[in-house]
Amino acid sequence: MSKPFEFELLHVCKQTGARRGRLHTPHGVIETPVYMPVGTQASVKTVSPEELKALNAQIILSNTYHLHLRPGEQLIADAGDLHAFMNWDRPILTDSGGFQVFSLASLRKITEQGVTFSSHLDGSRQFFSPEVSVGIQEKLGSDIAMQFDVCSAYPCEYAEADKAMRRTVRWLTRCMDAKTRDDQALFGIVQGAFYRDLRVECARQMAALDLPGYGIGGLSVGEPKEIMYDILDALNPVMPQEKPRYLMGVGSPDCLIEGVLRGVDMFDCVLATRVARNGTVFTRSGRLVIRNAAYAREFAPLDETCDCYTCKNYTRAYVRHLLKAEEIFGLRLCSIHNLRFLTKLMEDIRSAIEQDALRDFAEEFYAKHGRGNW
RNA sequence: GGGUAGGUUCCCGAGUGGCCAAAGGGAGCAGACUGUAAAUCUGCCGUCGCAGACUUCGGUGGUUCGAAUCCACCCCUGCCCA
Repeated sequence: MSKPFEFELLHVCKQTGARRGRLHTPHGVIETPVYMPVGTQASVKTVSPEELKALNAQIILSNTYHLHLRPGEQLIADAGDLHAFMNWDRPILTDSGGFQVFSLASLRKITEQGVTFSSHLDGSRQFFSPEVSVGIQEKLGSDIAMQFDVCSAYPCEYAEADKAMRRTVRWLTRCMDAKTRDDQALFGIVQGAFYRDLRVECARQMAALDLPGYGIGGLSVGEPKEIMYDILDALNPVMPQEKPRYLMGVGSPDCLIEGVLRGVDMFDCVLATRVARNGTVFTRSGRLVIRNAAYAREFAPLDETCDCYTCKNYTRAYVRHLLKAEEIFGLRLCSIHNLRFLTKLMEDIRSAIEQDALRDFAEEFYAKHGRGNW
């Protein structure tokens, strides 16, 4: 019998070493490299599952911490599972709550046992640990569960990064011990902040645990892109070749390309949808703040070359009007467009890898879209 | 015609002698956003500018060291009465 989470490495780009793969899950196959839209609270903000399918989203991410607080994992389990609850029958990856250890830093306290949070919703005391996180994720029934980790900030002292990395490794083994379901994959998360040696050591230790996939966490937390790329360069040769690598929380179109060039297979990021709700869209000429006055009378699509629902049916002038008038439809149109921009980008990246031409693709992309414009 | 309440910077609206280029909203303009405490947040918003200077609070003329604020007259608007 084939393993439920088999990862096939289909091809490696001869020009760049970038990877073209296929990840099997209980809810279907994921062609990699892949970008995963983020639906923190069991919803990709403003976009329906049907619309996500139409723009070729293969898998989405949701969040353990947020769903635990509301509506609670038991309610979701009673609905069947997260797929049934939100009417999404494709794969789901759940983040463990580890990122909230970072983003809700002012509301939490970390010990070896776990993390105590003050709920951002009502202030109530919440305890998260590797065991708690795995338990919740199993109830949610996601296809891929992430380990509960310690994500450090930028900048970060070596000693602190070292401590967070080692704790993350210990917590990974606790997650593995707590795990009871075979139909859910558990990914470790490589930490180590911005120290190559810590990152490499972490990756080696985790590789030895033979997990079905590995996240790379703690990047894109405010550091210059070159620093992130440097860490990815360090990790590329030491991450297991036969396992998917997931760069967490990235990113922008340029970071997706640069990540794939450095051996990354999976990405997720709120940028596309958040920026969309705030009036910015991705286009062939880079990021465009479409709510700006300059576009008030442009009766052309957001991006002439885009095949998304928004670009096929609506103009910049109309989208800008909706945003200025605070019409919800405007947020939806921008979100759909930005998501499609990224899923299309990944489609193009996949085919460039198959043709051993990802370097050419990247150069062409930067020539067309600009390099530092994202 | 009589009475009454008012006219403030794009709009609404505070301010009733100096701490006022004038509170607070709104609108407008711009920027930020990368495992979502985000349909959020930040900045600008009379003119020129580094400091600083200059012109504004219906109009005109006064009082005062000093007026958006006090006085006189005029213009305009809402409401009530004839």
